[in-house]
Amino acid sequence: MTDQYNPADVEAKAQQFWEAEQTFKVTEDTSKEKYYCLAMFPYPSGKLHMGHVRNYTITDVIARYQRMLGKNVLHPMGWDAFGLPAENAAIQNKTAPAKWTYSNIDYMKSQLKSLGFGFDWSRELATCQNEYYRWEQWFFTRLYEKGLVYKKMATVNWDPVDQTVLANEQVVDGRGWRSGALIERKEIPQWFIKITDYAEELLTSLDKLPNWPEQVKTMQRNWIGKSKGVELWFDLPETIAELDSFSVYTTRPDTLMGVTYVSLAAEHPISLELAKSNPELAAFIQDCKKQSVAEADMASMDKKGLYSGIDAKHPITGESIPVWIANYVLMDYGSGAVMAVPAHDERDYEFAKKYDLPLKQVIKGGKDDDLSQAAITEKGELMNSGEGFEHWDGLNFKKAFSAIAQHLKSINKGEVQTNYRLRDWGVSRQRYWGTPIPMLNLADGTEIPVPADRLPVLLPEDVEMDGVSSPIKSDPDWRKAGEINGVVAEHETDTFDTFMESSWYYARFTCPNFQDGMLDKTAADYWLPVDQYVGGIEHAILHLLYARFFHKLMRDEDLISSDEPFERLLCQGMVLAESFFKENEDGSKTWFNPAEVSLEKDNKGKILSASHPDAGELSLGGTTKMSKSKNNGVDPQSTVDKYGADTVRLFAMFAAPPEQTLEWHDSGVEGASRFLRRFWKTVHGHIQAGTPSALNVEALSGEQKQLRRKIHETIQKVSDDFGKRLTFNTAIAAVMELLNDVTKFADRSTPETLAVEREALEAMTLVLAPIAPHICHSIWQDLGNSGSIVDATWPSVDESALVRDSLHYAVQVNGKVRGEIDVPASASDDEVIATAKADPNVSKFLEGKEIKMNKVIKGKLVTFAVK
RNA sequence: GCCCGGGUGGUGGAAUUGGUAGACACAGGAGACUUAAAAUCUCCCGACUUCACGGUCGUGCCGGUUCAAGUCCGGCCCCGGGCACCA
Repeated sequence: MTDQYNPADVEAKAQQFWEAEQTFKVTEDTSKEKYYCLAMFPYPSGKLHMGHVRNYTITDVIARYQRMLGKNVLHPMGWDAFGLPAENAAIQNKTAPAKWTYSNIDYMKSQLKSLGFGFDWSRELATCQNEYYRWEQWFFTRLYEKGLVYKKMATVNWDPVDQTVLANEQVVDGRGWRSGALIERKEIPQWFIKITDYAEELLTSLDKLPNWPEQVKTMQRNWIGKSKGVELWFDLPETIAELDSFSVYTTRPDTLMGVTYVSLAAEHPISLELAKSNPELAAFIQDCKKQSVAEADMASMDKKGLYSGIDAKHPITGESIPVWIANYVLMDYGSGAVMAVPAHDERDYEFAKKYDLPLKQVIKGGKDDDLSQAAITEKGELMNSGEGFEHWDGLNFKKAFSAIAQHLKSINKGEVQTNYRLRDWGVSRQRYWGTPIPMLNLADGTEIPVPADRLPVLLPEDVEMDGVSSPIKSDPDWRKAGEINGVVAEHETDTFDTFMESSWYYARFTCPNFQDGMLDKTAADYWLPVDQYVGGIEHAILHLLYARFFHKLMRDEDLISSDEPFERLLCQGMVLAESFFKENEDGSKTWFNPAEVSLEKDNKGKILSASHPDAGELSLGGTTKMSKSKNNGVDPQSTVDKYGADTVRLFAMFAAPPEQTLEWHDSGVEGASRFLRRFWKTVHGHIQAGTPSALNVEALSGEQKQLRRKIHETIQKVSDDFGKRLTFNTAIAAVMELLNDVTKFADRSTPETLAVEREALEAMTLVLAPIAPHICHSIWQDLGNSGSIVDATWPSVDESALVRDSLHYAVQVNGKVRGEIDVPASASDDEVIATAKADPNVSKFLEGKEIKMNKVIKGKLVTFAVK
């Protein structure tokens, strides 16, 4: 061992060892407990960013910890390789998306290796390989045959200049990002998977996931949005578009007597029919087509409407209810029609005020409610129910709900219904770089799935992108699929939503090279479910919901046996950095990378100013998400090159608990590096001091006993933090405390005194190994241990070392700390109280007061309440 | 707009079940070593007040429950994530 810590050297050696030994390659071994640890696989965008580093450090720490507990640990890595950025890069660089993607994978893989992550690379997969997506195509045809797939018209963003469909992200302020053209809504036929058939199970089985964050489960519950309501019918005065009525769904049937108008979607068949003879209405519907398809835009835009010219009949009173066409009602949701109760719904209230529609209060408000100011949306007693329905007045929500629902049922105008907000999963994308949808469109207008013996439908990789249309759409040869039963067939040219690939990769990792089917059931049943899944909180709903859905679909196809894919979930926060800019003369901003900015601070450390060698004085842009646009990304590679992978890993784990956002500061990285150097130096000094004797617990001095207690408290703390709490920052803090104590207390005068220090250093090496595996690999050998530390046994707590002779108490009087005492551990509560009363400062506050209550909280606190 | 989180010293954070607010670090200050610098080591470091012991205040804001609130309850403000075609 050299006295200087040289990370480059130490890390190269450890990585070579793991590579040569194939340390992280695993197979099914029924004699061992399995542990499947998985990070959300990356999109191969080009370079690793700090979010990746954080994500994979977390899973690597957990995987290495579980391995030291003796488990058979699977920790795989792969690539979510299909997606939009590859097409954009292809257009920009005139390369094929496949080539761009594969070269990114090569580079990012080398980066992952330089960080020392213990992945089983023999299981690597990329979703753009046909060995992967072929099974997804096969599975989709199975779903089709089971009736879980259907085709329907759905709305997309249409760029009328480029003649192409745009993703929501590609629409900026209502215009196409490339063409700048105003985007229109367009309805096109698309494939859907019936996730709504599984809505109930997706909801109820959330209760079987105690180790998921409550926050994620709540978001998923709300997304699924189960509600109990009533579907009811409004009759039309005459038949329009072959309809003599239309239905609406409401969760507030108690307000039904307060309906003063109804609204239809612009695309509703009735709206379209009426528009034929009403130019004003036709123009309004045309106008509605210009608005965004994104729900966030829908909810925040101006609510607009137009009277359709017809009235419908109220299902109970038979009164005329004006029918409006409104831009905020969507054909894609529910029935495309909603009843409006402006007195008791905020959105309806706003709309009614704007168009001067009447309000009818039918629910009693509180004393502060004022209908001239706002809608009364709280549930309450019914009133004003009208002639013939006076008996409903005074009913509460529950009773009113059933009374009105029953009445509707009896007159055949409605019935109670359970609804879900969740909509079926539209999986069609009008893009090239994705899995071809395995369907054949026949000349007679019907379609059939591609027969199993003709799968996979291969995506050609050697293509040129023109930036407008998909290479497979514009290639007539690719589309040709011969004849089926004498009818000309063509391949579907749409590809799958990339959420399809990411919905089952975790299962394929259990048998990535299996040739005979989607999954090898033996392998899948051995490894699944994933024991620990880690990824960004931004995936809390969509990805995680689709993966749960896919898992259940695979179960029902008898490919796997479990009900849920991820036993335990950790959602990590984003990585932020400071940003700096200079305002240009035209008002635009030029952003400077923090690495090139120097800071001036006051004597309290507050930043006074920032400057750049070329640009001079800069403005502070705040701490924000690392991004290209603010040029505040910190490149993991340069940090690894400068400090070593262990330092980067240590800092990423130390700076914040995993769920929280992490602020990247180079000075903090410096601190992590300092700690590792100090650790190295301490071990070096210890080895230089001689060979320790065997530890004799009986013969220890008071100070040595104290250090030994700290050792075992640290093991206990770190085990809890790694295994249960997943708070790596506090585990590291505990190890830092131990190192501080070692440097303070350790006595190197005799082999006997060296024994305690040896125990401390070995424990530190073991518990730090999952976080900083390279340095610990080296130190473990330097301390004379045979075998690699990755397979060392996790240290156990010696309970007898934890025993304390005396306990420390804080003494409170009326909730304020007035003193601190040390009491023998054997003392009774009465003795503790007596000692507390005897403390001079405490007695000052007790003097002349009546003690109303006192209490001892063992080993922590003595409290007095006095008057 | 709707759903879900978060807000604690100069900074990142700690406080695991309502029980000593600020562990561990970073930055900063003082000192030691050094020809010097870097590195390293030692000490100080929430605000106000006090010669000192100590005292008062303090966890985004306002109010409440409790002997005791960062933690529980009610009402706000600000920041972040998601909103179904970014991944």
